[in-house]
Amino acid sequence: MSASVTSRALALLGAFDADHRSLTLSDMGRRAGLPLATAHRLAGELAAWGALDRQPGGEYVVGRRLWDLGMLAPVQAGLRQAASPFLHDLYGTTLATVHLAVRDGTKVLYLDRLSGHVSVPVVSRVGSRLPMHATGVGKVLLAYAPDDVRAEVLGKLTRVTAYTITQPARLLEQLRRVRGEGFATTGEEMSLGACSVAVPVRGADGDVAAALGIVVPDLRRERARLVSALQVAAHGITRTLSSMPSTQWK
Amino acid sequence: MSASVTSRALALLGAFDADHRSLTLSDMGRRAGLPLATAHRLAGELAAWGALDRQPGGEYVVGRRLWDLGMLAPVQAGLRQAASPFLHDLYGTTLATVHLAVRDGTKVLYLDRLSGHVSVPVVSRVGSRLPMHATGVGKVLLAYAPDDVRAEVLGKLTRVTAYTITQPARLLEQLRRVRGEGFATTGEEMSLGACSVAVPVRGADGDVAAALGIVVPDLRRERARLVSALQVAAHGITRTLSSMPSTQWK
DNA sequence: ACTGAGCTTCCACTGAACGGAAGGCCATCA
DNA sequence: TGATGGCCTTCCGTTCAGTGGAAGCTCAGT
Repeated sequence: MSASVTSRALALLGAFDADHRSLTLSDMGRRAGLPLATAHRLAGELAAWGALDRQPGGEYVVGRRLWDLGMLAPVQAGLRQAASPFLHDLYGTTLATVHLAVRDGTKVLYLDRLSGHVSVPVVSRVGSRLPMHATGVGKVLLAYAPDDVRAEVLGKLTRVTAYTITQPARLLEQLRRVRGEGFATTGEEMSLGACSVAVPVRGADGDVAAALGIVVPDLRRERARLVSALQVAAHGITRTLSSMPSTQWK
Repeated sequence: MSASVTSRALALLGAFDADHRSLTLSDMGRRAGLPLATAHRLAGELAAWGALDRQPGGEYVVGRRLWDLGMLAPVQAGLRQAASPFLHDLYGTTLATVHLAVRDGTKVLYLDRLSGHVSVPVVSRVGSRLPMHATGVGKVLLAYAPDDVRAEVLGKLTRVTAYTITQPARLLEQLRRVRGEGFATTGEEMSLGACSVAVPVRGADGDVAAALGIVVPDLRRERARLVSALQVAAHGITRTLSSMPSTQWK
């Protein structure tokens, strides 16, 4: 059950994730399942190329060169580009943290995020994956996801805060409402002090291609205005997507 | 002069850049200096892990997993985060494409970019490096760069458009003006139909830490207003940076 | 049917990768 | 002060994974 050098080097890179952005050599080795001496040699090569950076303290972080490379990846590039101006507009009218997300398996993948001055506690980052059942954009994407995906997610609703919905029946009921009303909300289900509203973004073919959401400290007051701002933006994105070949964003 | 497997795999990744975002196997091999069979095997492993994606046509592109990883790289994370809300504000007041950039060697590295609805032809991308002498942010950063860097850049001023400044003396004169007036401008020097204004962003210690710029179709009319909006934003960023430990953004 | 460009597979040889072990460094604790 | 433990670095003899030329494949153009 030996592994190729390449896969070992990649395993070393794979040791980094949103919760482990800086690692000691030994941690990297442990997480990648590699002997220390091997990790040492490989990390050295990766760092020499710029895939890893070594910080003053000796810990490794993902290097600038991988950042460069990553920016070249066509991850929903068309969608992100089409959405970008509408996200700015949305930020302008709501002054709330704005999110653009798609479904990636059973998680929400954040494609873009604009964060404002007022920092409501927001855990998302561009490129991070969060559970679908505890976020606004997640609920939207879940509401329109294929049945098997929905079933899988409903199977294990992990608790994040005291307000996280962990009963499948209650979540199902909410998802029905989302489909009916066209928007989803959360109240401190992912992070205390943060509420959110989200709407679906449809592609030119009518399918839900993404979700658009905002995070605010309180939802009671302005819900109607926020929902309508979101819907205006979502329609704008759909319109832009309609004017480009579907291969660009599908 | 053989090379380690790791360095070969990395060379293969290194074949991708802003001008080569999708490559055939043979192109990758050629650019990386590897025999086809070797490129084939390595590309297969990289693709299996998700570092590369294979597109319908058979061409390779940078994969989603490298995008994920890249997002974890702490590339001026503190600066980007501090600047983010001010960039949005700036977009709100100018409705122009907004850029945040730093100097990387003798190039401008774009850290963030907000693009508006009106698409002035803009060549920059987040993560891309452009020549300093033909961009607004570049001129700002060059004006405050160490002498040896400035000398090197002045040594080869490559022409991009008919308006690109290629005479060292003229550029030097402009840089002097930039230091005096506190802002730089360009007029179609990088891309026809695009003018720009840029100002320095100073760190808490007073050193120029970055440059902030906007791109507009025409500069004659609103220059004063744009410069002042840029300066307001730049000061705001400086203020935010001052309130965090310098290790976070330096 | 022929040509050429690119992709995939095969396999015998070999030198690059391996990793245990030993040693260095620097905290922390008694 | 010396002992302990965690982490990093280097060394080196063994061996097995990586190599790449060559043959064959697919597909498009002519």
